[in-house]
Amino acid sequence: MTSPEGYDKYAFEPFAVTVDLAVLTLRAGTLQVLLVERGQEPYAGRWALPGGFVLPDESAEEAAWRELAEETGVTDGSGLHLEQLRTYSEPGRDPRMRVVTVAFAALLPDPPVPHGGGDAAQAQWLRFDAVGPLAFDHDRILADAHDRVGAKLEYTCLATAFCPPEFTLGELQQVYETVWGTPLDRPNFRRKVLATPGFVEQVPGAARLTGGRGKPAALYRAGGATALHPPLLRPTTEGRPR
Amino acid sequence: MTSPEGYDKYAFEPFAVTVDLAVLTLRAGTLQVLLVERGQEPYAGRWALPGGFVLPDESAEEAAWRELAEETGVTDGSGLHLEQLRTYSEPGRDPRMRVVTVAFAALLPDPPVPHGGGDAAQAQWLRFDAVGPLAFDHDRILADAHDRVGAKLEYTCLATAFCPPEFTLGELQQVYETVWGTPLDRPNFRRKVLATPGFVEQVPGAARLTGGRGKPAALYRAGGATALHPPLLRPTTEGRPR
DNA sequence: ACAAAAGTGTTCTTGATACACCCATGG
DNA sequence: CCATGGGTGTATCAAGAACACTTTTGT
Repeated sequence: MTSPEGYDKYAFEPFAVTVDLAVLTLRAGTLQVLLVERGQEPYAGRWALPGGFVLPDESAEEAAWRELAEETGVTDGSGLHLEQLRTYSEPGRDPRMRVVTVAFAALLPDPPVPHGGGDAAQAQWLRFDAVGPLAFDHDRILADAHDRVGAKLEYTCLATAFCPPEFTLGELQQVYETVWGTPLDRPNFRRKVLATPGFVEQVPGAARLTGGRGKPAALYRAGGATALHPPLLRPTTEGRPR
Repeated sequence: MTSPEGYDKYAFEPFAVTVDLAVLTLRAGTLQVLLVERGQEPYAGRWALPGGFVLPDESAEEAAWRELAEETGVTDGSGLHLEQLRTYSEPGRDPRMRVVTVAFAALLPDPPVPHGGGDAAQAQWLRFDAVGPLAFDHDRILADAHDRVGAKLEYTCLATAFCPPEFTLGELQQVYETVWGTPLDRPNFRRKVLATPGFVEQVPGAARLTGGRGKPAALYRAGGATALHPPLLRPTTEGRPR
């Protein structure tokens, strides 16, 4: 231990511990992020990731769920995906004081209440590719969230977290194409998904029209599986970093 | 923000922020962990992961490097792998006060100084499969570190972090076999590694005897690549969790 | 009839698997 | 000359990529 004299609660300048959320969804065929506009300095007027303090009696995970509910209005977390990304702790990341933030990525299906004002600023959905410079180090957090989600689509069943309870394979494919930014071959995607036991299960008689025209598509639900074996690798962009 | 009145440094019970390190190495064909014996309550006499406070002017990463140097005596971090795992923040994880810890995994090649006492307790290498119940939630942190490392061997060049600067393909294969706990086919492993550009590069004329007997093995260095495409998947343990 | 979207089938190529076999060294 | 570990070759099989083609709907 660095502090041989033991734990003195006030031995150090206090650290604030917060959570920041990269809440992602797919709307109108684009990847969108939930952002709040800052009302005060620093970074007044800039967009920022929603977040807040971890309260004395809760874990970072509990704080993240709470913030997610406050910001989006979701009440029932089932089917929702919330995952810890990493912790950002550079001393200068908030000019006011030492703030260590535990970042989370949250994935929601399409219309998760456009924006519900839990407190302070109003939350808004913005297109992922059109977010200007964000407050603090939130650009980096958001980029890390995107990287992580893109990578996890390859070897987990995470994509269903972007879909409503019942979805078509075309919609599932759009998740991959939108997050990765590459088109996929429909027949091969279909086979791959159906060949993975527990990825999706068909809703017996159901079908739905998608683009207005065209053959109605069969509906599927997320299956019980979480991992994908073998993985669904994205088209060979050689030397992709992790 | 949960605190509309702004940032008051002392608005909350202070959080302590620490780092904990799961330092792994391969010695004598087994996976080993660096642990320290606790001298005081709580968990006096128990083994624990090395760690310590994040100081007011350093990031968690800097604190982790500092602790690693103090605990192992390594001075030159080049070639060493240190990676943030995740943050553990359950309110009750330390009975004395609220401690949020950022956990790291560190990978070292074989003999990184058996144990150098930076401070407090003496550090010791213990076999990974023989660690009894650790202090705090360190069992879980260590298990998470093992999972993460095992998974990253599949799709990154991480394995070389366990090897000295020059190593044989047999040694590299042992890394995989020891961490995964499964034997691999030597010819196929060899081809796979050599077919991945930038994974390893041969040291021109060099060769070394390994088991005393047998043909001397060619030596390799870690290449510049970090990702593995396509991945080197471990033998199909169906439905492996992530 | 045509466009659009779902769904099926087929071929070709690549990579993984499971071996058999040869090479160099120490005892 | 045999055991031991490094290194090569090869046949077989499963998975991925590419693309032609059929089906069902709306206009």
